Amino acid sequence: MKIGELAEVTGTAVETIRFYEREALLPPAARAENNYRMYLPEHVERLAFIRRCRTLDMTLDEVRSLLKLRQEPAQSCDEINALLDAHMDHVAHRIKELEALALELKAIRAHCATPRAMADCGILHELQSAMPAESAPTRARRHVHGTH
Amino acid sequence: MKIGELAEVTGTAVETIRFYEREALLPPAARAENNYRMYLPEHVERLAFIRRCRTLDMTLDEVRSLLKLRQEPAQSCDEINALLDAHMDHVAHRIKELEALALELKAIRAHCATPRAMADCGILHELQSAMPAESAPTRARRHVHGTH
DNA sequence: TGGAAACCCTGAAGTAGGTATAGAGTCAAC
DNA sequence: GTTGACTCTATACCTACTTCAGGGTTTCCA
Repeated sequence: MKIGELAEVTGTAVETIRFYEREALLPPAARAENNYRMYLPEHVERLAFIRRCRTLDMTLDEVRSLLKLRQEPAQSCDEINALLDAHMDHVAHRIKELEALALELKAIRAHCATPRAMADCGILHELQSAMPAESAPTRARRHVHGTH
Repeated sequence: MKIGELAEVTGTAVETIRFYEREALLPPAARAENNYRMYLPEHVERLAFIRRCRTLDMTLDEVRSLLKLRQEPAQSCDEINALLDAHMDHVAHRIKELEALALELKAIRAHCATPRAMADCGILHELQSAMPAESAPTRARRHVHGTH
């Protein structure tokens, strides 16, 4: 099958497939005489696996690890479990961060219930004041990512 | 004050300050004879404002809008309220997405309570199966970002 | 048969919000 | 006078793609 068909059956953009090949997540496809990539069912399965992991918000590095792990069917699946647990921790942690953020935003928003002149806007005043707790050079927390 | 001092009092990395200058979030600083950037208290205030917005997970574009809005103290603060409301919606939406993701991961994780051989790992089998609902060419949702 | 639409190719650049690195100049202290 | 801490510019790197430029190929329809 050609790349367009693979793209369709897996719900992946064509350019993303080529990107995954460059990233070695997919093995280089065989080429037809016209230099078109030719794919087999095992490519479909592998790409579907990758996309499934991506919808679960794993990084490409995590996916790479899983792909490598599943190549040794005899080994214990300890590491897969551990990877998934770590990933679930990431997600849980991120949810907590965002919930705290939502509360903080709500508090700020409450400073200006009704529209007034800019100079009197409680929100602006709140934003201009210093941070609530100390959170200055918090390298670990960095910034909250990804609501956009 | 020099850039290092500004960095310290605002809890910002020096390179980030130079980055903000390039991005026109901060006006170009005056230069001393040795070409060092020299900052005034208004820079501290403006940078603190920017960092405060960033800890609230606003994009730099949102921050730019707020900076522009607060320059007209006579105008109504409608737009500030609207911007904040939109941002709160982003955050709430993102929390919902991540909660759904956490549930899905939990369900997958339950497929392999105890370590076994890779070939029998329920998690791997689950990941190898097709997506639950149909979510193939969902361009709008794209991928869930930002737990890492 | 011919020409347009739809497909495929490569390589490079752009996205957000920084972070890191290289190579060089400056300044204060010992 | 030299060590270390600071500053400067310019450039590359990060994630996970997406977009674009500039081609070649295949397929469909009149």
